[in-house]
Amino acid sequence: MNDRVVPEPERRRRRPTKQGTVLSAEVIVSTALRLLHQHGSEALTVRRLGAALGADPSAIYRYFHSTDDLLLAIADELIGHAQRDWRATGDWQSDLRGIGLCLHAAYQAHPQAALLAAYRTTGRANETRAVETILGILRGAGFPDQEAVAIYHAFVDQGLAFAAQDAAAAALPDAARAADLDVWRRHYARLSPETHPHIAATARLLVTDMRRSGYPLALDLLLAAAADRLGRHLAARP
Amino acid sequence: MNDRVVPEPERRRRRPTKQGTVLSAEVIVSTALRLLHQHGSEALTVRRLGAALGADPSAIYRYFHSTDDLLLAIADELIGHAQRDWRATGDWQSDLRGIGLCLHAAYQAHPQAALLAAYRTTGRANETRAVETILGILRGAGFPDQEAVAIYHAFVDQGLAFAAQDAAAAALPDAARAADLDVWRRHYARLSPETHPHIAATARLLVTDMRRSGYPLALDLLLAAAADRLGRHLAARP
DNA sequence: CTTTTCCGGTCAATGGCGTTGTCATAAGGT
DNA sequence: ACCTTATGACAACGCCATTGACCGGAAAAG
Repeated sequence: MNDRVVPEPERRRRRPTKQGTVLSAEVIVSTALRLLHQHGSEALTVRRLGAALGADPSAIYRYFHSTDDLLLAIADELIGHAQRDWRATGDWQSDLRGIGLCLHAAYQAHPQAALLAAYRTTGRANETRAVETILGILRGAGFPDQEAVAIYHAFVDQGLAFAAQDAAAAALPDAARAADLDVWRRHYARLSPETHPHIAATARLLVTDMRRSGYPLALDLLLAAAADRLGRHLAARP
Repeated sequence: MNDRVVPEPERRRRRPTKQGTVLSAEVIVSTALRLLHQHGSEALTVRRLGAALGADPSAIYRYFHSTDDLLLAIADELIGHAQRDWRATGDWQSDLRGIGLCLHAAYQAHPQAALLAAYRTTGRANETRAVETILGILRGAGFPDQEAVAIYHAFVDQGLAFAAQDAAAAALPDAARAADLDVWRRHYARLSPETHPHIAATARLLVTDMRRSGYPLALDLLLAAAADRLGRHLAARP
């Protein structure tokens, strides 16, 4: 049912729902984010979303073609959140680091939504703006186009992949999350040096290190290697 | 319904199903993997699995407490697959590259199961063996313990995060996956150079590059930066 | 101010899903 | 050969997303 959805800017007649609320794509997306945040990812069903909005579930299809369409809107909203907190500094490395960390932080703020959204390409406004910004930073730094695109790809995919990974951990039920962390203390930290010398030698370090996200270091390594490549490009073609 | 499931080693009576097949946990897991592989992620439902087995759907619950229990069994099977294809070469960089790519490939072969496996710390035999191997490679290369653990963490998380990311993309319903890829051709490749100069300048490169996984480059960048750090460590303390 | 249009919320129904309570029967130990 | 019980089959429950028909009322036209 394509013709069911009227594009947002052309909407004119807003009729209050039976229970009094006035719907809009924006209201639906933010309510969905609230549902995900409060009750976990199983909570996001059309029926529950309808109930939370005080509307019939099918009313949502007046604003989104399908639940997948809604999901893409949620994904773009998250990207928008990430961009709100970021400012350019002029230095390409710290700019990219800032973008990566902002993205990661925005996704951590809504782990359940991040899990569903991090894997999608929306092509919507916020995503498009982010792509343009990042490509601009890389090309401005002097990366040739092909290299800029390759680094862009690695940078963005890595950021999204870690965001989803850490979101998944955060979104686990409390018991499961605690149990997974405990594996490092209860299992790995007790292995014998005879059978597992390398684990035994580094057990204490592992226990503390694995509590944190691996993203900051992975990001810094990526940026350092990219800088190295840039240096060689600039040396070759001055 | 816990008491419904009898642990596999204690099973004695194997009754053939109405259509003649004899069930077992192993048969169910491999049939599920085949279903996933042949017909995509929507194909794995208890009902379809029952049909594929020539059994009533509810018979599956004699072997697994729930579909999640079944999926964990599938995931466990996958971890074994991941380690079968790798051999040590003696060079730490190509060893790690090989492990990363093998992991990625094994997960890509069964994306739907990979999505569930990538986020968990099991502490079981196969995982433990992998941790020991990777730490051994890093410490053998000369990384000091703290650095070895940090690099280990970044390397493994990166590999798992990308495995899950690319698995998620592959596990999307066909329509959604095609739509996401098309966004690069239909949306980004048509943006005006006036409003989006950097995207417009690199549109052709983006369209081709974004079809592939960003992991190989991200992995190489991580390894290159790690090698650089190692060089500085060895120079400082010969 | 009245009339017409048609957006957009509601209702009811469809076909799918995971899961479970109950029953019947064949396999295995005795 | 008998008895127990494991295990497969059946039917039902309550979810789910999605859709077509309906119609009230707000906006637009006169």
